[in-house]
Amino acid sequence: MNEAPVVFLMGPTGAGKTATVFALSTLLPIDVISVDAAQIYRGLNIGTAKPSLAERRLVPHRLIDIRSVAESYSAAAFCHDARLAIAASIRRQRLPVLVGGSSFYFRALEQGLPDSPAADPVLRAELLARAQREGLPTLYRELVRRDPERAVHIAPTDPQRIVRALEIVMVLGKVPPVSAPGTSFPYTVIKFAVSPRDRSELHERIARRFKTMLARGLIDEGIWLYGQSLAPTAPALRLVGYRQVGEYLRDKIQYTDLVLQGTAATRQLAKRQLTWLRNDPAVEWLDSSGIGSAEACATAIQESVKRKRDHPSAGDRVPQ
RNA sequence: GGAGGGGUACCCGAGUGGCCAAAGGGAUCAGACUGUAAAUCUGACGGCUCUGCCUUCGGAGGUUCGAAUCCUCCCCCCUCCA
Repeated sequence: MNEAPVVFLMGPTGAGKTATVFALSTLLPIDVISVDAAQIYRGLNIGTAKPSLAERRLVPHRLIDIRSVAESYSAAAFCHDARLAIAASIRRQRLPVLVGGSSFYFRALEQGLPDSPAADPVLRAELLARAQREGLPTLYRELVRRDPERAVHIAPTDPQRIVRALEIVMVLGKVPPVSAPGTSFPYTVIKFAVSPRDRSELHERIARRFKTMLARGLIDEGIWLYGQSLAPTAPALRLVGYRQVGEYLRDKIQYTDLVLQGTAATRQLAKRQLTWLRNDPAVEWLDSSGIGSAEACATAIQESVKRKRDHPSAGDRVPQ
């Protein structure tokens, strides 16, 4: 069984993960594996804060630009892709560093996902249409009838989860097993969360960053994106920033509101990401505020990795 | 100077005598999260020694058993007329 170390570098959006990873790349031979549900999209560069091509030549990056904006991705697809990338990286004698803010992907990778059927776009569209026609409560009642155990954990107001749960029952033709065994993750995971100590500093960075994105041409990217005549359900259309640009392009909101709402949406995303991270007792927190913090964070990571390598005692293993 | 409209909790905004600590939305905070996750959803949101009490609806007085709501004066904002 392979016990090679794998680094998870997590943190809210705008916290300074990218800077840390590039600082780390000067200390260790790393491969970056992106854990980011937005950076998978080709053509969305500015708004996703994707590392530039030059940066990616400097340090190898995986799982970036692997989908067109018309496609959707999934936690399961990510797990598959990430496992391949990790294995390849280890074969090359490099340290895989999984960097990103998609906490659900991180967890799916580490803890495994139940063996449920893949998304069925046609069925989903039908269910969504039914929700429109008959109302969400009707769908929820159906879920309660067909998979009561699952329904307990889903809010009657949560269309996305109700649809998915019904989708599973319908595709399977029966209730799925309560908890399918997730595949184990055969590596020593070393987890870090990068974030400024103060929330207000994170908020300031986010505000600055969104303005910078606009200055760099976020709206042009939006024009391109909305010119692709995508299905209205395409996940790329719902990404933070792009969604607000869409409202702006359709004259729903003015420029000042675009700035306000885009920034607010980013803050809210960061907040949700922090909720995930706080829930994980295994993460080592690194303060990314101030000048030189990226280097300091990188050094801390390097030392932590060295410690785990030298003393891979059972107590150091992440209990899962 | 004259006529009218308006000042409500962090912001927008409803409320025109009791059912009002005050609808709704936004922001914020906290949380959930089993193949859309940068998604989707939930809760809190004046204060407290919290099944009750205290302070709030521009300010000060007044009417009333009772006022964000009625009256008086004052301050500020907007529109129109001069």
